[in-house]
Amino acid sequence: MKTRDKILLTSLDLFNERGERNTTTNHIAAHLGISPGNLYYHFRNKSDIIYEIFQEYEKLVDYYLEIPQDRPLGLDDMMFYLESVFDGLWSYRFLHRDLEFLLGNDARLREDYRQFTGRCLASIKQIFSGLTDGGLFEAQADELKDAMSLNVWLVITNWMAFLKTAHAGDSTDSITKDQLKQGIFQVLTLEMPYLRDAYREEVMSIRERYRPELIGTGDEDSVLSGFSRMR
Amino acid sequence: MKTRDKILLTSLDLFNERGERNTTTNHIAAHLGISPGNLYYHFRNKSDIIYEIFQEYEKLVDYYLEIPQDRPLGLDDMMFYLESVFDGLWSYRFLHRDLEFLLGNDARLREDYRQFTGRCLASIKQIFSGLTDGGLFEAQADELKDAMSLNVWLVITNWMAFLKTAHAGDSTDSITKDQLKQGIFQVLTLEMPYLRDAYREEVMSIRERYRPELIGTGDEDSVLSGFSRMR
DNA sequence: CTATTATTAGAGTATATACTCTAGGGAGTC
DNA sequence: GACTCCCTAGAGTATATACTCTAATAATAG
Repeated sequence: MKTRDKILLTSLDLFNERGERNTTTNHIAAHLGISPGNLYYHFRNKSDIIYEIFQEYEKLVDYYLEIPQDRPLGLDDMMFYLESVFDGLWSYRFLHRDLEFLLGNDARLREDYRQFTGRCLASIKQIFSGLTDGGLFEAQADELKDAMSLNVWLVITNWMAFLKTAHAGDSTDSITKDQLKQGIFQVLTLEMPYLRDAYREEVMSIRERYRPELIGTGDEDSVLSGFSRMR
Repeated sequence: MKTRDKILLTSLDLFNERGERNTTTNHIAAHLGISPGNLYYHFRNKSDIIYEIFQEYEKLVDYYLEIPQDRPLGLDDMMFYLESVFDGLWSYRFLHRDLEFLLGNDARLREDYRQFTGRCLASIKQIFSGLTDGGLFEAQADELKDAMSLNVWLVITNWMAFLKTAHAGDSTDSITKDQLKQGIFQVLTLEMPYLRDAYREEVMSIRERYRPELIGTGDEDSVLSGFSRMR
């Protein structure tokens, strides 16, 4: 594998594990067993590494959110969208974690991310429409779809930050992919009231599969105690 | 005013304006017209300043979320809670912006914030219950209240991050308090399906008062275009 | 007034970290 | 061998920033 690609992969790994802010370029180079000079031969600066990783993420999510035009959407589609989006979120979780700072330091990234958000919101709304056509949801006013889509976006993008908050442990990255996916439970909660009766029961039982377990030390001290009890 | 208090106030201002990560202790001292030595006479380190500010925030929000035990809650109460919480969010907005890093660097803060989150979630749930008793909402299963409360929390705490994202401008703090309060629109959207019919119309008209305007340059390039059109 | 304590100034330091610079190795081509 | 091009090493630098140290000054108490 080319050094350039190795740098990207290792950077992503380290960013995800320790956060971008705690990952230096020297650290990346050391972890790869290459010299700082070598790293800077392949990338002008740290921002360029981050930006390139972001573009990968963008492509991935755009791909995940593609919408078939030839048919309405069904429950399977919805779950596939959710699983995919949370997968992407997991693979590039450092982005949402350090977003504020990253956007503040790179105008390109800021503008790209803004447009990316716009595309995601539009896709979510289209998915809603598709699912409504497919009979999953009751028909809703257009403005409500907007507001709902935005809420879905807020829940999805903030779920990991919440997990880290709720987690008692030290600062090491101890969130698991499974825990992340429990965000799907929250999204389904959001959508529940709009389900057609015919689907309600089925969705509810799918939702149960994602119900968050107790988080943290596993005892009564957890933030989620009394919120999401284990079955 | 005591130097110590001036340091806290100025720090809060600078943190809110430029972010904690971009505000150095030397900068704080310079802004106050005092020496770094003086600042460090009053605070052992930067973390201590942040921690003390956080404790103020904690107290404020805990106070806002107090729940009257002698009566059920009404629509006025709900709006008061929302307005208050978003006020607090505004005054200490740097906290939620740089939370990841702050928690990662201070174990005290991490643990306190975890418990704070727990208290907030419990309060939100109690408010729901109070409002249900007051006839505003249909009765709901307990686990649903948990999940709903969590979603409300996610939307509230993530709203500002979203605003900054959606905002096209440069990295300076250009979000206004009014824009922040438009998060109330999103929270009310979340609650709508659970309203009793008797209150639906009234809440909907209150909700309209918070409807987000187009954000950003004010033209068709906005992230929110096609989502939240102006009336 | 004097002794003590609280506060302040301001130069200075230790450390971290993004990034640079020079020298050179290796592989292909003539 | 010599030339070229891509890649790499690694010491080094410029800068930022949290924090320290000493000495001086104000405030207070006896």
